[in-house]
Amino acid sequence: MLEDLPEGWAQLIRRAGYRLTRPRQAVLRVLAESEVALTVAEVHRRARARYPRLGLVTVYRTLDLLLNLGLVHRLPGEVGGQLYVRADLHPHGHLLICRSCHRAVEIPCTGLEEMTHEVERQTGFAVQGHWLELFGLCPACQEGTDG
Amino acid sequence: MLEDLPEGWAQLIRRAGYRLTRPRQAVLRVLAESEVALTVAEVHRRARARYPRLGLVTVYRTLDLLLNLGLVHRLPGEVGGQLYVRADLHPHGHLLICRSCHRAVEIPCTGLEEMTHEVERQTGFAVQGHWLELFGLCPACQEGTDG
DNA sequence: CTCCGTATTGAAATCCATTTTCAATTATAC
DNA sequence: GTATAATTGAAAATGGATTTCAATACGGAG
Ligand SMILES: [Mn+2]
Ligand SMILES: [Mn+2]
Ligand SMILES: [Zn+2]
Ligand SMILES: [Zn+2]
Repeated sequence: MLEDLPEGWAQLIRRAGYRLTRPRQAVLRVLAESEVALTVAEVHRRARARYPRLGLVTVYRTLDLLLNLGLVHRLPGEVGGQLYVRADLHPHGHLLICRSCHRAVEIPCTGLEEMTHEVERQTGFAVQGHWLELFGLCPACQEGTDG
Repeated sequence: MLEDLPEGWAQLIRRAGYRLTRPRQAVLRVLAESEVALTVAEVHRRARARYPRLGLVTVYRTLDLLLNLGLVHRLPGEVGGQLYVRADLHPHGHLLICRSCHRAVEIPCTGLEEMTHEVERQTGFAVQGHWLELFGLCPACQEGTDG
């Protein structure tokens, strides 16, 4: 039952004084099994496959619990809902946005690890995630000659 | 009346085919005069001092217009509302934000140049700027988190 | 294993940011 | 001025997140 959770999750949660209930286990497994960031609604949908009575409220509460324990990251999303991912995977929210046509492209993340560690050393913060946007003009909009 | 707007805002908006109405001017000036990012509600509150009949809906619509024209940035915020700032104040912003107490610290920018050039080569975009936020827990808030 | 105290749960109500709708208003071209 | 289409604000609708509270289930004590 608990063996397919990531290393130490169960112990961490118990040691923090929380009970490992069935609803929580359902949410935990969904997060544990996903390599990509999920919306709360999607977590709910998937976790219901394991525990159909699961309420959306419990999903919120469990995600909050995991967030406080540092086991997941919450990515600040655009309007319409935050995203959650396992903290041991790298959280990504990187967009390249055209200022003219507003088209957005996802870009890979490189070279932020160093900056993160440097910042942690200098400030004492425990960095949990990041958000990066690049702005510019897409190829199509570069051809237009407007100001 | 229009002279205290940032360089070119009025022309840009007119050239894009939008009318420069009194409600819009009220919102524009509020954004123009603020050096810090504002919530929509705060923009509404301030703009009402100039144009009391102003509706919240128009604030949303005008901010969206400014966003599409690239005159303001929208900061993907935590739960509770997005923030808007003049784009020309922070061609790139760098903030480290505590998720618990919401304290924000400015951080230096290092190592994004390479990523920018790489992205330009791969996508054909002309990158003009960026916005980077790191999220985590400040030293003070880390202490109250274990038990 | 059973009993019990308490943490946890889910439905419903509530809150709050954002969007949609639509009739009335207003900016701008002519 | 007049015409015309963009713009406006009130109100309703939407949708994510939080609060409330009685019912439930976990996990330690016996
Ligand atoms: Mn990244
Ligand atoms: Mn920078
Ligand atoms: Zn474009
Ligand atoms: Zn803090």
